[in-house]
Order: sequence, then structure tokens, then C-alpha cells
Amino acid sequence: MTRQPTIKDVATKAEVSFKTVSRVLNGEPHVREEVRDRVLAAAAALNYRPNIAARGLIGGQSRLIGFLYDNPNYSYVTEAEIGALLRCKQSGYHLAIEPVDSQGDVGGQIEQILASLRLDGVILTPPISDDPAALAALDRLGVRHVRIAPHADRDLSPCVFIDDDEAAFAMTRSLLDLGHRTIGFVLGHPDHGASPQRLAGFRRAMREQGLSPDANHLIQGYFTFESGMEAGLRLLTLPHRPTAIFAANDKMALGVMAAARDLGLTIPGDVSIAGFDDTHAAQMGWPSLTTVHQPVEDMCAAAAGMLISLAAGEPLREAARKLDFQIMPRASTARI
Amino acid sequence: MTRQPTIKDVATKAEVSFKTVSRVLNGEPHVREEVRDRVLAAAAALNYRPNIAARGLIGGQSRLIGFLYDNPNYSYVTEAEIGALLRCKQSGYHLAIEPVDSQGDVGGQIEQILASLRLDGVILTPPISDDPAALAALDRLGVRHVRIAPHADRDLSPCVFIDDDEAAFAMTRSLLDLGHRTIGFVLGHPDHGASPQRLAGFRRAMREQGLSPDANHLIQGYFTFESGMEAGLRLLTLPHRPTAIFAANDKMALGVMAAARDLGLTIPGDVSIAGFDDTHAAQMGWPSLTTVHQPVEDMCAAAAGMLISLAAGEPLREAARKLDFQIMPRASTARI
DNA sequence: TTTGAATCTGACAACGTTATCTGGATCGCA
DNA sequence: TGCGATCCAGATAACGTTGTCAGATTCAAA
Repeated sequence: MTRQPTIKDVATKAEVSFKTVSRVLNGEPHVREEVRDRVLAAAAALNYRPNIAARGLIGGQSRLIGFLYDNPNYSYVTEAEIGALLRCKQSGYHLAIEPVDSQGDVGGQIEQILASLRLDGVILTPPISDDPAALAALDRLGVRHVRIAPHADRDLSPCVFIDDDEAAFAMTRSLLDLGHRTIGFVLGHPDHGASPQRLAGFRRAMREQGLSPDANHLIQGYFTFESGMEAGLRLLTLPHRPTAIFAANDKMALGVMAAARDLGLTIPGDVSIAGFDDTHAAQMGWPSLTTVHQPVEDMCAAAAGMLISLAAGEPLREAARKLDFQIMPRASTARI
Repeated sequence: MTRQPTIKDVATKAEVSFKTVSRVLNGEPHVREEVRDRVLAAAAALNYRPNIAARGLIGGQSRLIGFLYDNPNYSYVTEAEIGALLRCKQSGYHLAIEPVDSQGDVGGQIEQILASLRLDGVILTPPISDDPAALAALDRLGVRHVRIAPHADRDLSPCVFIDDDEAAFAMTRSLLDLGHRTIGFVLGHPDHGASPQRLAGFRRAMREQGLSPDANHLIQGYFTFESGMEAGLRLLTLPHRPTAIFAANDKMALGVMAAARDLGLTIPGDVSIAGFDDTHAAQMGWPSLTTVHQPVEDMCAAAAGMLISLAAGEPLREAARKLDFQIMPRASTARI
């Protein structure tokens, strides 16, 4: 493994000063065409690659964006990552994935990440997007960040989100429109800002129909398949069984499905089931899951785009970007 | 956003030369305890963080490992990424995720990635782990790499793999042990090195039992849900329908399941279905999928570990690491 | 020619760190 | 008290790039 050629090697070969090489490579003016060609030929011949560390030392830019998340087994995260990734690639940026344990010392973890990695910006996914310690640490270190789906203090820093309340309202409405009146709801993880909003939307739609759900029909979940299964089991063994169950995310909805099947109930014959997020699993399961499509990929692409603009010194057009959700009626819900 | 404190700021505050600060921070000897304490106090007070670019300029280390993959919607990749990520975190390394289009100019894409990012090493996931252009580009640029599950030229560069042939053999055996004799097989993507090996294992087990599968019972798939569904449809509408179907990955197995249900067949009553990989979806679907557990997470963790060792200048204990697979009998297969 | 402006090119400093070398202090021992 | 040996700390030079400034060349107009 020989030494990487430097700008000086190229200069020697092209018989110019190394500064001229730098000029050519950065497309600066005031270089004769003949010289430019000679330099480019030399650079190509030596297979020269600029040293990113040296460049970063001057400008302070790393072209690297951080993607902070908790919960490794969250299919939401995969989609989010892809969105950010593709947007980064488009602009020649790169993405460093950084797991963070939101139960631990979030501020310390972020400090550690930024100590060994100079990032041009950071994308925060839930639940970190609502973690005060994370925001404080980033502010202190002066690192730009965009939050995905935050629910507290949306004006604190740039963010991208959907209206969770409105989305849950719409999904509940569509269940009501199918004739369901006894609807169970599986709440999301209490640490996630989206959870209370989705519950609020559900409640609002019920109330608007003159229904006030029994406390038994609201079950606390934790966004996991298992918690969904447990919730489903409890809901579906109630004396006054709901005819539809709306889970605050897809994973829990799949859990509810599994519980229903374990109890010998057919879907959607005996019970309709709806989820939230529209992860890939929603389409691949059977029956396919009626759910709220949250444009996670687009949201993260937008977030990456915002950070790239900021890094380029451009001002942000809007500090908070609201994207549209979409109700995806599939096979897991039916008219009663 | 104030300027980050430099080593010189710390030196000024601690009233020593900046070199002494460097010594303290790097744990070098020959510093009086009193001076050391003063320096550490000053560094803490200023909340000093070393500049990674400057450090990288000298030593040439970035503490950044690249993770190259194709196919964004591949749940295999998610798991692989997590394995690499956790191992990196453990040693203070970071992971940059880099999608590569293996249909395009792979060499060029890799050159581009390494032009703007100095990586201490690269992990190659299938199918890139078998891409000659990728290997050539990395060799030319002198970048260390570890290949995950390669199937050609295992001695070319360090790699981590399982014995796909043996695993497919074992799964086929377990189907035979359940009494199945007419077994359909859905082949993997032709570009993936694992595909022919899994087919070979399947064939070997059948042959050993004195069975030679009908050509109609071998269907080409592409590792996607849709291709699995299509294959399932073809297999299950044959006059002499197989009683079991073994798909070369989980996604296709789920597709076969969907096809079976569309045809009104019960699983595993009418047909047993087995997959390969043991992705999360395998457990969350219904019925849960019998499959081959490939320790993808462990494999990538091992790969990251190898690169970290190499970056630290340690020699590799073994250039090729073979990990064990495991047959996971679940609810989608039954005795005939 | 001479002048002035425009264009091109190079010398040098700077970025923040680590590595090398050198000088001064301290200490043990004769 | 003298004198190596050892320990400590600072000066200075890298690393590979970009930014600043000044010098050199070209060219057109006077």
C-alpha cells in the first residue's frame, strides 16, 4: 500500500506550483487552459484524491451528517435512514449512523460522538427529537440539527413532522365510517411525543361521533410487537369486545393481529385492525394492514436537505416543515 | 456559535506549552502530576474537544468504517448494519453507510466515496462482496476491507461467512424428516453468490434421499416478496403440487405464504413453507416462519472487529471466519 | 517604447494536531 | 562539588490543503 499522492506530487508532475494545482482542482479562475489541462492530466495519471482531513482542517466542513436514533429494531428507523441517505448521496454528503441510548446520559453520548467525529449537522429521530438533554448538548456544541417528528417546542430548532393528531383522527373516522362503534386503542410508547397526539386524535373523532371510549378499551403499549400482542389479548377477551382496534403503530397492530388469530378470530371478519406508520411489514403481512402512511423517507430526506442547505450557508426557507399523511385502506379492516 | 477551543487555548489557560497539553491528553509519560491536573482542569473548564481533522491529518486515521450495500429495502441489511454499528461503538469507531448501485459502475462509485471520505476500512455486504470491480477499486486505493458471505475467491481478502450449502442441506433434511417428498425450491437472485450454494445444498439432500426434483419444482426468484409470490403461485397450481416449499430467503418465503393463502391453502396443513435468513419478519408473520438462522448481526460485528484490529496494526488471527447457522423450526412447517 | 490594466502564477502563512529534537532541571553517586 | 543519567517541558517541524498577497507576464492603448 503505497502513499496516497498529494497535491505536491501532482504539481511536480505537471511542473507547476502546488497552489496552481489547488486552483485547477477547485475550479477557480485565472488559470491558462493549457496549464489546466496539464494539471488535470497529471492528477488523473497519479489517480490523485484530495485529502479530506486537510480540507476539513481549513474549512471546517466534513460533508458528514449524523443520524441519531434509539431502538435498533425499529423498522421506522430503516426507512428514515434510507431517506436521509439518498438525499445525502445526491449532494455528495455522507451519513454516519449513531445509536443513542435514550435511557442513559444522552448529553454525554452526544458529546462523545461529536468529540471523535466532526459533523456538519445532525438528524434527530424520535424519541431523541424530544430529548431536552440532546438538544441542550447540540446547542452547547454549536452543532446544527433538524428534528424528525418532534412534539414539544417545535420552534426550538428546525424540524419536519406530520400532524399526528389529524392523522389519528382521520383513521378513526374511517373506522367509524365502516360502522364500527366499539373501537379499542393501543397507545404508543409513553416517551414518544407522538403517542399522546395520536390518542388525542382518536378521542376527538370518537367524541365528535358522540362516543366516549371505555377506559378498558385504551391499553398502554410500547410500540413493540409483544406489547401489541398483549394489548390485543386483553382487548379481545373483554366481555364487550371491540369490533375494531386501532394501534398507534404497525408493529403493535401486527401484534394485535397475532393475538386475534391465537383467539381464533378472523380478520377482518371478527375484528378490524388498523395501524400507523405504513412500514414495509404492513404490506407484507396477511391480511395486509390498513394503516396511516407516514412519509418517513421523505421527512428524513427533507431533513437532510435542510442540513445540507445550512452547511452551504443558505438560509432555511421554513424552520418547520409539515408533510402530508395518507390513509391506506387495505385488507385488515372491513365494514361491520 | 463561538469557536471551538483549541489545544492552545487550553495551554494558555493552564500556563504551559501546547505540546504539554497534547502530552497530557494522549496519556504520554513525562509530565509532572501537578501539571497534568492543571491541564486536565483547564481542558474540562473550556470543554475542549480535539479536532478530528487535524488528528487525522497526522496519523491518517479517521476512526470511520464504511458499510457498503446495495438494495435499500433489504431487511438483511438492517440487521447487518446493527451488528457492525454496535461493534464500532464499542471501540469508539463510527459507521458511514454507503449505498452502492451494483448495476452501475461500482468501481467509480467506490472511488467517489473514498474521494470525499477517508475510511479506515470497508465492510462489503452481498452482492457487493462478490463484485470484482469493487474489490479491484478497493485494492487500487489501498483500502482494507472485509467481505460478508462472499462465494468466490474467499482467499482474496478477509471475509466472514456461513456454509450456505450445508445450511440448505440441513433445512432440506428437516423437511424430508417431516415426511415431505415433493419439495419445491425457489432460487435466490442469480447475482448473489449464495444462490447457487443454497440450491446445491437442497439438491444434495434430495439426491441423498434418492429423489431428483422435477425441473418444474425449481423456480427462479429474485429475493423479493413479489418474486416469491409468483413462484408460489406457479408451484402451487402444478398438477403434482409440492407438499413443502423451501425458498432461498425469508422474503420470498413470505411471498409463497401469501400465494398459498390466495389459493385458499392452509399453512402448514396443505403446504409447509421454509425460508432462509431468519429476518425479524420471519417471527412476526403468521404463522411464524421455519427458517435458517444466519447470524448476520454477529457476522458483521466480527467483520467490524477485524477492521478495527487491522486499523490498530494488529495482525488478523484468521483471514476467513466461518460462523454457525441454526435451523429454526417454527409454525410454518409440519409433518405430512 | 511606455504605461496601465488584466491575467496568470507562485511564495508564504494558516488550520490544529502529533512527532522529533533540544535544553534545562533534578537526582543519585562518586 | 562535579558529572552523567533521568525526567520534564518547550521550540519547531511536519501533515495536505486553502487563503492572501505580491510578483510576473501578457496585451492593448497611448
